[in-house]
Amino acid sequence: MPKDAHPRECSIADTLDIVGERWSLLAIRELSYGVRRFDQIVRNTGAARDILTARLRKLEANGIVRRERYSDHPVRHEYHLTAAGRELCDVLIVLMAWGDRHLHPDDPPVRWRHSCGETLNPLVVCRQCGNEARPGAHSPTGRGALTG
Amino acid sequence: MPKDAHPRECSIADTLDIVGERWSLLAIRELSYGVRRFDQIVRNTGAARDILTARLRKLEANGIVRRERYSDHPVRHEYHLTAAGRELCDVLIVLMAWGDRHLHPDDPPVRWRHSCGETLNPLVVCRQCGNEARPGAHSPTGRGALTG
DNA sequence: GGGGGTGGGTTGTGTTTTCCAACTCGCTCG
DNA sequence: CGAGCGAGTTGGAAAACACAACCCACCCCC
Repeated sequence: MPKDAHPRECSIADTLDIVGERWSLLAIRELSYGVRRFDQIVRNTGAARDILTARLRKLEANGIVRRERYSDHPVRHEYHLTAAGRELCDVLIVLMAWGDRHLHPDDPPVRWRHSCGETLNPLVVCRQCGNEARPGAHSPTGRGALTG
Repeated sequence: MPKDAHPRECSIADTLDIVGERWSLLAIRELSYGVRRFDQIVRNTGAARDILTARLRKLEANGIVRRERYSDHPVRHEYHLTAAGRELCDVLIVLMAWGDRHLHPDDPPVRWRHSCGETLNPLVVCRQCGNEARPGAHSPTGRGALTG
């Protein structure tokens, strides 16, 4: 870190430390699609094998991924999302919505079907009032709020 | 890319190509907080100056950030989010919510005040039915849906 | 029992990013 | 004048990443 930096305490930064490296979120995407095998994740994401190994280990260490042995001799595992991992699907949903809107306005490459039967079109709302959550003007408070 | 890969077409991957590098989302966080100056973003994120320069240029090239000259001689700019950039706040919101819940369950470092007056506690819902959006079991469809 | 395939890695060797300190340039303020 | 700031640029080292190749233990098939 540069000497003059006083990075904010911030859950965004802390979360990105865990899932912000390249391939991590795409691996989580594959797991959310029900893909369970290492080689399949490699193929579907395009990640290098060694990097994917490292990322899955890191996600496991952070309670996002669970490895389940389905064979000893040879040792073989299936990969699953934990409950915390499934909650990261919210991140995938909004990333996809942004990309669909701004990069593929006419032809989203993938659609997700919501349990209600419709194609999923997500909205981030405030749990209290139910209105759109996105802040117009900001007033963050707490330890990480100072503008240094 | 490895030879055997057939990465999915995917708006998540495409969005991450633009904002998925380290520091990009934290720079966007600072802009969303109203921080406008290069040095301040450096201090508040902890990013290296050259990297931040590169990221801001890339975000600008992708229509997420706008540079506004507020002085010639010497050339000085303020950084702003575009409309597309402000939409990325949804991503920040859900990343922060995940981190608050799983990494700082007792003491979120920052709270955002929603326009309704309450501390923001976000929820990702389906625009059609209003219920939680997160998929239980998945059935993606479209060009990128194949499991290779 | 030999040959081919698969699943899940590990190793070796480059290539790219990223990091950080230090430097620049042109103001502005005291 | 000298200090300081804003916004970078540069150079060299460290870390991350990429890719092909290898490995091992099975499994199936002939």
